[in-house]
Amino acid sequence: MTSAPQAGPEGTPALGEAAATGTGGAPAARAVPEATVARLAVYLRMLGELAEQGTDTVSSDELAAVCGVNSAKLRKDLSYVGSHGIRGVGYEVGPLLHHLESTLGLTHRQSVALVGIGNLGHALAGYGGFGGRGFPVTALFDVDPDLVGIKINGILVDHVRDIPHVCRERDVTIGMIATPAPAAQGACDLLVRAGVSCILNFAPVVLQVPEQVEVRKVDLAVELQILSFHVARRHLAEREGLDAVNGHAVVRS
Amino acid sequence: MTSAPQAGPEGTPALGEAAATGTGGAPAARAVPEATVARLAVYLRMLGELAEQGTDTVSSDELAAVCGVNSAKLRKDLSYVGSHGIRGVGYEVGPLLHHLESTLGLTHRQSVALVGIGNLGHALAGYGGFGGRGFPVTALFDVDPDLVGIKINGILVDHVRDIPHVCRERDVTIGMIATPAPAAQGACDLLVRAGVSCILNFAPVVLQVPEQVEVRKVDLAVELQILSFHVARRHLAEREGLDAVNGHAVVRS
DNA sequence: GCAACTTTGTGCACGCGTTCACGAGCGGCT
DNA sequence: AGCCGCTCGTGAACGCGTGCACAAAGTTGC
Repeated sequence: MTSAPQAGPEGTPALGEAAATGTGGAPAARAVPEATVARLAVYLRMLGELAEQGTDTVSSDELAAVCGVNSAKLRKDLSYVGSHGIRGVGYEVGPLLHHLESTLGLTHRQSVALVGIGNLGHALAGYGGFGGRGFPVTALFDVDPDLVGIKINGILVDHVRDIPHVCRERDVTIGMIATPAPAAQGACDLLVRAGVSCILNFAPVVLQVPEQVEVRKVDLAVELQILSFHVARRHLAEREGLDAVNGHAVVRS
Repeated sequence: MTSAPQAGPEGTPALGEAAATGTGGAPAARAVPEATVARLAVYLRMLGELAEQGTDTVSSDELAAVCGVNSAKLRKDLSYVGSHGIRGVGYEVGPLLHHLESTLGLTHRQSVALVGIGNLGHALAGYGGFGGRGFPVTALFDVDPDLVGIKINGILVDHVRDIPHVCRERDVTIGMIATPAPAAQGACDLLVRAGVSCILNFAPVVLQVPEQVEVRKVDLAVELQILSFHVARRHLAEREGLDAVNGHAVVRS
């Protein structure tokens, strides 16, 4: 456990609950699998759409179909967070939506700080999808003197060196790093020093962080390379298929 | 299998290789786990950095440490693609790098089309990290008349209706969707009709696609919500921990 | 009030991915 | 040349996540 597992896409080992609460008053969720958490967010979004459409109740089959998952998986996911569906009917959209929001910690607005106002950072700063979903970007940072001092969407860009001060002041809980790769670790260190315990990293580096800090990595180049692999594999398969038809064994050209 | 599995983060079932080549001339990779492919891309990047630094050989332990993974996992990952390390020494950086590039299909440049030139789309279009890594964005699309006709980074923005024509003309193999949610399925359908078989979807919807088409989903809001969950869990744990210290059992306030 | 249908919640088995541990092979040293 | 130490490659066990299938429970219709 010396190097950070750096949970990007796939799973962290588990969510080992440390606190040893004996009886426990509330039916607090015990240990929710990481994969489940990711899906809960999807369920939540779809429930929101259903609520807007005025739908009152929804069955696990219906919701699962919309979310593109197995219905049994959905029910199990919801059972992890102690959901109370109504047998013979389904789930009440409103209460379930509220429950998931609570579980995901969306009842309190989470201030987000963004470090690195380059191409991607600028887009993230202006992206409406965050503020609208309870994640207002309240702090922007960069090192470029041309950027420090300007405002984006009404938010002033501060210098990176002020991260600890500003983040504490604005009660930032989540940091996003969209700097070039070489600057990412430095930005990360400053965020950690500011007390930020969750970081979304867009830079193509593996961040070194203390154990308590949670890092998720989004790497667009990697995503493309995965797709590229599939393209290559497909081409290969096609060619092999053709050869198999022609000759019945792969022959070196 | 009626609804699309929509492999975003975590895994697709497998990569069932259809072709039944008896003996097989080349040591073609059999069935590479999806998770492994994602890591191969990371290894590749780190190998590139090592090559720039002039490093000649690297052991699995060293490379694994840099990539933030277990060394055994790294060796197994490389064995999936039939890598030839040197026992007692390690891996030769140059050859391995070339081999991985070949495996991931990066030897041929893959044209990328981007649909939706909003906030995020604009950033993706201007993001240098793609072209520099063998994924030149060669086509841009939107429906907004104010955007159609302008150039971004030298690429003309075409109307979405021209997707099939333009994509075939420019031999696009990968499509990226950065439209608002309601427009995503339509954009996807057009890309599929254009013969694009791999799609990177940034819109928060589950795309319906034919079986042969590979979709990966990147959902920034979901990423933040996952982090938010961890924040909430941590706060909860802290409070429980405090209560446990104070009282030794959770008491309703 | 009872029976039949619907839908949730979950125990269980299967399969994939990860991890450990060890044998196999290669280079360097004497 | 032979031995020693190092590192790759991989067989096997473990653990997690997924999917099936069924019992429990609630609702509707008669």
